[in-house]
Amino acid sequence: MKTKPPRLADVAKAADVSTATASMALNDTGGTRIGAGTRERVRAAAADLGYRPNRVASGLRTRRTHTLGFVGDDVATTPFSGQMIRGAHDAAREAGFMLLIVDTSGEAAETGEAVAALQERQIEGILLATMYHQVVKAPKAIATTPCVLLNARTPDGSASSVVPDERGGTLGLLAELTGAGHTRIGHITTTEDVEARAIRLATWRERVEANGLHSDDLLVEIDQATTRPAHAAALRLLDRPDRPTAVFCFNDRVAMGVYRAAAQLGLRIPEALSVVSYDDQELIAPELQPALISAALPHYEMGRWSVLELLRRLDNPEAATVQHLMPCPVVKRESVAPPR
Amino acid sequence: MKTKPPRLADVAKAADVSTATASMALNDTGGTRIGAGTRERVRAAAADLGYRPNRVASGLRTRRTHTLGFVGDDVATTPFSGQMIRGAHDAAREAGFMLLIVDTSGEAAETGEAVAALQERQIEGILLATMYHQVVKAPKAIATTPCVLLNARTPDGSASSVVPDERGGTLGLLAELTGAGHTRIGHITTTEDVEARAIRLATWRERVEANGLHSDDLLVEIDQATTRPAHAAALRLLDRPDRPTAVFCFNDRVAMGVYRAAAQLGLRIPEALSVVSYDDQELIAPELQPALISAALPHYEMGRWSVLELLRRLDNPEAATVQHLMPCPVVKRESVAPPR
DNA sequence: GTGAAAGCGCTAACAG
DNA sequence: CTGTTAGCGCTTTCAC
Repeated sequence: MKTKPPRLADVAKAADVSTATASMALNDTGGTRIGAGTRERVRAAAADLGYRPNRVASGLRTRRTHTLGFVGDDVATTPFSGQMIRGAHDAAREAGFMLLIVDTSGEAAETGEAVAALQERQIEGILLATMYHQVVKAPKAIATTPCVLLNARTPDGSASSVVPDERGGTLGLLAELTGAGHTRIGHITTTEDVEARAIRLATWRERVEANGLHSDDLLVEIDQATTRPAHAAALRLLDRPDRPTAVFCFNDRVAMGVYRAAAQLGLRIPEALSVVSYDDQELIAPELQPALISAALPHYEMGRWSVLELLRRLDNPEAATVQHLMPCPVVKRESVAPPR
Repeated sequence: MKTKPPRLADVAKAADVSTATASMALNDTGGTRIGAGTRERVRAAAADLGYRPNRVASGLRTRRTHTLGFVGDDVATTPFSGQMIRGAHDAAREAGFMLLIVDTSGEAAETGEAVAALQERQIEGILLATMYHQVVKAPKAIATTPCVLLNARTPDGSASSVVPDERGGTLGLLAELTGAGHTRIGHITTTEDVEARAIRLATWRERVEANGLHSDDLLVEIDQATTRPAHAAALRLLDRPDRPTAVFCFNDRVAMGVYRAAAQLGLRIPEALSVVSYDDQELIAPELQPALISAALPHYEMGRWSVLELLRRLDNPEAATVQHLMPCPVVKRESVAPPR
């Protein structure tokens, strides 16, 4: 049979002090009231017994559980989201916190239930993460528990949030192309209604039209941002004499389709066609030949930031909310060359 | 200022009963002692006040936190592991449990610390997950807390565990090839020392030699199971007159390299070369052309199973440990045809 | 400098 | 059928 773990009372008895003294000695609380010798005796006794505090008990007393809730919509499913969790996890751990993770379908009712279940467990704050960058309405939970939105923001700034700087990333990618001398830059995007699409598209359009070009001639839309439809779209965009000299792809899977189409049309990348893309997926961008220039989604950093912001709000609940844009670094590889 | 949430005492007062009665009415404990009318009154009062029990307090009293610990080595980083977490999460939720997740580097000391930190929080059991299928020595934690190993097993069966059935998956893949009439089946594998390699290689070798072939002639090893080295290896394996008519790849990234080499050598897949692979990665296997037949790693199911087993052990700590092999289903696609 | 005692919110004996 | 009471293990006044 397993023997019960030691309690604070056992440590106190071993060190021949009261539980109050033992508690203060171990937690460095109570100012100078604990003598150095006493403190050492208690410490030694604790180490000796292999004492580990029961955080449920101390949590009940102090109302601090050192635990944060992470609720994500399908978040554990996507390769990206692992990075958000990991960023949040690492920052939490550095501050002595742990993460209670709940995955939902994203429906409001289910999210509400998840938040309530976390609150029952007395988590100190909540991270609300979404799989794709989006705008959501303010969660009801903010009334009762500090919240930070991850990969989402509210329309009104009523909660702190962090999202990728899609505009900045797009400008960085386009700078790679214009820096090499391209002006006729095509874009293949999706018709899905997501923030990422809207911002990347608008930023590209603005740039292309600044060059005096008609953006509609250079744009192809597909209903799913995956390889197969992208391949067909790329054939349409590239199989004509006035084709663009460079293509900005909505994401890396689209870029895969473009590579395939280019091979089929006898267009060498980057000599005959430059390609840039978004997402920097580990299994795609560095593996394509030539390796693909792509703007990375800073999921890890966003995860970290969200926890730091949440902890800041725990310390200072009245602090103003902040909406953060996390830079999307452009990873430079070999898919761009000057136009011919 | 936010107002304090209602406690059980508030519900009891509103329903004009004692806290004991309120507790029993809400938890359906105490057998028939609570009258139906009383129960309804209490329920109504609780709903009315928006009462949510404080699980920290009840956990202190009952020693049941309805929380499991999930410790993984770098687990949140890989695309697979998300599925393990999700499987575990879903099974846990169905049983009213939540997951406290800790990510470690995999070092024993760090894992030990993580386990201790979880124990301080009074988790009821621990899932120990590894990123790659491997053999590990029995964790010390099993002495004090129920444990189940996920994607790993102990040499001595001292803990319950679940790992993918690599042998079964490999046999399924090879059956696709032999069923189509192939006998000269090559294999490209890694030299990395992992369980997956050893089992897939041994199973393939056994089959090939059962056909009276010399397996060394059909084997190429690379030091990293990624696309680029695989491409070079495939050129070596395929650019000769007595080349195999089919290739079994260690994983999908290797298969990507084989596809590229085949294209370069003018070998159409599947007409001139059949290809099967392992892992069934979402971004690769279905996206290649032709779509790749691959054996899936059942991470989601393994995650589920591990929680079910852990819960079983909580109910019955003396139950015998079980070592489970989870089938790896072969996903049939278009990369195999009869040899010419 | 230290100990005694109260109490965090809840559940489970024990009475009635 | 229901109420009273005693803790779960810890922290924190308050008194010495």
